[in-house]
Amino acid sequence: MSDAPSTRTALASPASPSDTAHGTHHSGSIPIQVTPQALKVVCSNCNLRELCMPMGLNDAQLQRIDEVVATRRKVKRGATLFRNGEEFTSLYAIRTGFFKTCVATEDGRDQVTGFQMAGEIIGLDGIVNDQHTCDAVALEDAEVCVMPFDRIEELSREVTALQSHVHKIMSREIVREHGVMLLLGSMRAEERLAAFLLNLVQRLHTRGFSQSELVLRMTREEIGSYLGLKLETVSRTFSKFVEEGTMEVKQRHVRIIDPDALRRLVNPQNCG
Amino acid sequence: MSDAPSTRTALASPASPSDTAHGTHHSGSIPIQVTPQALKVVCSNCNLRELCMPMGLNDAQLQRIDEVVATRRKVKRGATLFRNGEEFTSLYAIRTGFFKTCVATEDGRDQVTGFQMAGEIIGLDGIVNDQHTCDAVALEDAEVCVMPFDRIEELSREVTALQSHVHKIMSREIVREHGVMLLLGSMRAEERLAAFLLNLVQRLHTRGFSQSELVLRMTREEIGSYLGLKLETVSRTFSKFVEEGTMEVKQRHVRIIDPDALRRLVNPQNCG
DNA sequence: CGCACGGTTGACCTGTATCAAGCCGGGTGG
DNA sequence: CCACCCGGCTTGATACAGGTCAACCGTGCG
Repeated sequence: MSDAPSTRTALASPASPSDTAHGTHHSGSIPIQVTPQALKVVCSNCNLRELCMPMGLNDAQLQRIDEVVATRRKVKRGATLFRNGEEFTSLYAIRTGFFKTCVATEDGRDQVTGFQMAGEIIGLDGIVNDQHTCDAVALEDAEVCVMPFDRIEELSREVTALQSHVHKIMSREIVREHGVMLLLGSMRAEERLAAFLLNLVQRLHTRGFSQSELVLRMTREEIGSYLGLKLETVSRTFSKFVEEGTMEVKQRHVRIIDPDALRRLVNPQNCG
Repeated sequence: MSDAPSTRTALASPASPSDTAHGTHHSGSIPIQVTPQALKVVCSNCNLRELCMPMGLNDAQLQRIDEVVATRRKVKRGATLFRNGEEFTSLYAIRTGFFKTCVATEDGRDQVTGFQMAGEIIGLDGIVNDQHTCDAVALEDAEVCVMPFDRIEELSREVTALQSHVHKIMSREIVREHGVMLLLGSMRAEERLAAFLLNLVQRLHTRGFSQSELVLRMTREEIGSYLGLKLETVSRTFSKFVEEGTMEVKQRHVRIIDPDALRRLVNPQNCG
């Protein structure tokens, strides 16, 4: 709801071979194909391609697309991929790991603007002023594909599908943020947390993880910042969900028992 | 602060010849040039060009840019330019008038996601799914330039400056929304209203209007929706500002007496 | 083993929502 | 031209969600 999942095609192969990365994998319904070529550092062989690159390209176009990724870069947990004020040069496609992006006021308050996982693109904020306006922090060891933006622009003048893809990615981010504004502007704590969890689990499911179990990579405080709540409120709301039998929560491990209860919270009128 | 004004070049000529449109004009420091050519329906002669089109183009490129605008469209006050669910075909550059965009939940709650004025572009939300995901409603009689998106894409493959411009516009919108998230997630009522007014007056100033006086085109309820507050809270907060001598408010007419007081509210640490 | 950080829970407080009454001003019709 | 009406706005009284402050716990890491 606070995302735009509808255009994202279902992913046949999971994003990450590590099944402890974000959550719990399906009980085998989707086979994990770790082909030898998957190790090659090109988009055309990347099993995340369907998440971050356009589809329906022919081989020649795929070859061109490979030119977009200049290098890979590893980011340790807690380190920043980029910071507010740093020069903008590239977009980053997340290969593995989990990020948060946050903006800050001059007086120290900060606001998490999003959590990003494998296959998602970060850095779009930097385009307008040629410098980043937020921090991107890895919440677990991560690896990203570095895609110099001038190269993206150059190539997207030639490959129409890439051009369209870039536009859609930016538009999707705008629509996602509309959803967050709706959440922050008009929902109560329970609804916010419910929407957040449904969104997370949905994105993880797209990547081959369980629909009902997930491991949170962020603290209660970070969740609270994202949702416009204090960490105590996040904690209490989790406890409430547990009391009501909607989910089990053990630290950062969450198992959703009654997803419909969450959906009813987010969509009050459907509770007939 | 919740906008990204820094890259927007100062505008030499005001957006609209009507000085009752949004606020009060400068006391004559900036001459209003209504040239005969201004009536011609092309970007190259539009005095809003510097707001919505790339700069530093040569004549040939300017000619091409003119091809982007297919037609003009008038939208009466209260009417919609587009609605959630409608097919996306075009972006719109506002020539005159004032819009709000809003998203809605299925159960009727809605959230104003932004207010747009002359020179700004709306419709970006529609790109990702080829249909609009919000409503754009004119808050006063308006006129927009209709720019079919396929034409924009086509042309921006050839004119690098246009390509870059489109990317910057989308990125700017993303950054603006980050600012709104910060506002909704971490500010109190007074700070929100202060930030809102400062942002509005700054954008109006860029268009040749007064820095201190403005006429609100939206109701208290719409301001409240945008700021995540109820209309009563917006009204009370206005009253508080008036009591404190920060501004004069008479219905929708606002005169800011002490802008620094507002800035201090938004940036608490600068109140030394 | 113990420390430190993250998380939980309780008691209390406050900012904003809610409900309600009345006001103001602009537009309409007599 | 005036009276009325209605939508938008203001203001007051009260309720409540979530914030704040504080104590404690658990767990994972050094």
